[in-house]
Amino acid sequence: MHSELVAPRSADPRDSQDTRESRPGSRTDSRNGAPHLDAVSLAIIEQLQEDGRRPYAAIGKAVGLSEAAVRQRVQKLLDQGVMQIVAVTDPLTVGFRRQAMVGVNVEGDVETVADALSAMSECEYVVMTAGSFDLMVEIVCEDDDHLLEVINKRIRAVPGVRSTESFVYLKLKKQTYMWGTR
Amino acid sequence: MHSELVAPRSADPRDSQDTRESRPGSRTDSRNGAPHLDAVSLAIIEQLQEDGRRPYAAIGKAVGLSEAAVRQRVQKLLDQGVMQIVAVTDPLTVGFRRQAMVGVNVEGDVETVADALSAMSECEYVVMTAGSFDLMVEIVCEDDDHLLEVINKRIRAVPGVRSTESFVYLKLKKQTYMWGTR
DNA sequence: TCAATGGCTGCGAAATCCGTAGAGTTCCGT
DNA sequence: ACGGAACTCTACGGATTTCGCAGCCATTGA
Repeated sequence: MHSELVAPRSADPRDSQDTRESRPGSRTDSRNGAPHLDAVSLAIIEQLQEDGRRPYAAIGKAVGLSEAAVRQRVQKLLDQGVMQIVAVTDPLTVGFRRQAMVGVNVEGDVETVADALSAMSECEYVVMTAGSFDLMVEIVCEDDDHLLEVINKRIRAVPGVRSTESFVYLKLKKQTYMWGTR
Repeated sequence: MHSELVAPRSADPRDSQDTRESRPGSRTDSRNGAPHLDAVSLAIIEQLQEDGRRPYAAIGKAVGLSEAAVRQRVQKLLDQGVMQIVAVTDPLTVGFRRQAMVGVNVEGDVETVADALSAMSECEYVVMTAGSFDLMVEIVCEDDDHLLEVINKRIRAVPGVRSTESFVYLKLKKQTYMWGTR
């Protein structure tokens, strides 16, 4: 259960004449409930990716819509879970000085293990993968002791975890939140 | 050059009587320029992690500060780059249906390669690591063809890239933006 | 054809944002 | 110890934004 046949949206800023067609997110047409987004909603998201607090009127001016229309669309996008507007921080600044990516190999049901790891607050990011790891997990810790405890005590203790391999972060070079825009 | 002797801030939610001490982020005391955050700023960030558009007055009421004070602190946090307030989306919804983590081994200067990969728009996340990979790179693509091109043509073509190993995402289980809070 | 639905616009009222002035602290150097 | 500089907080009025709602128009489907 993946893959879908949604028409790929044009991410080209030039074609704005097709702007006034096709409802924004009417049909939830992909099986995971993800609605298809039109160019205007994409443009709104793009605005909010630059500044999550940008006023609706300013966004409306940028995308060619009234303030109220932008407000309604944003509310719908939030309600649908298509996007969320949040503060993101640099972990180092906030007191978490050790991060690592951990590759996990599983015996038995991978999703069960994934759920168990997702329940741990130190696991920031959990994804099931194809390749030499079944799971990749990003963990965020306060110091080396904390990191050691999480990896060697908590993660390895989860039933079904066969082995792990750790990649301690030395330096974060890039991190964007520009999905859907370039 | 790493490690530092900054007094570790108390992450304990209980001690709120120390709330009115020590300037928020005066001294940029860690060598990477990251300011030390006090409990109030942490609380503000926590509020904005729940809702990036929450009004300053509401935040002030929650953390025990006036509206203007919250506004000034938020502005400073943004200016300092400690946090940013942005819209984050589900890549699948926005038309990117293939994601992968790629482990990279490098010959020569790792940072040079990291910079080159960071310049690629498909690379969402680039981090230098210790372990059997020198770099971990998360890439976001529209479809399989796009993914193949990025991995086999673009990434491998970067001078200094010795080898890569790919982990195609099957299912994203968890993704939080709650750094610094739980 | 007609009713229902969904999206957009245009208001007025309420709430929020913004700039700034003034006061209280801490931290220097003299 | 005495100023002064640098910070941060509060208070407050005006500009801006948000919010709710009524009306209009296009599309859809019976």
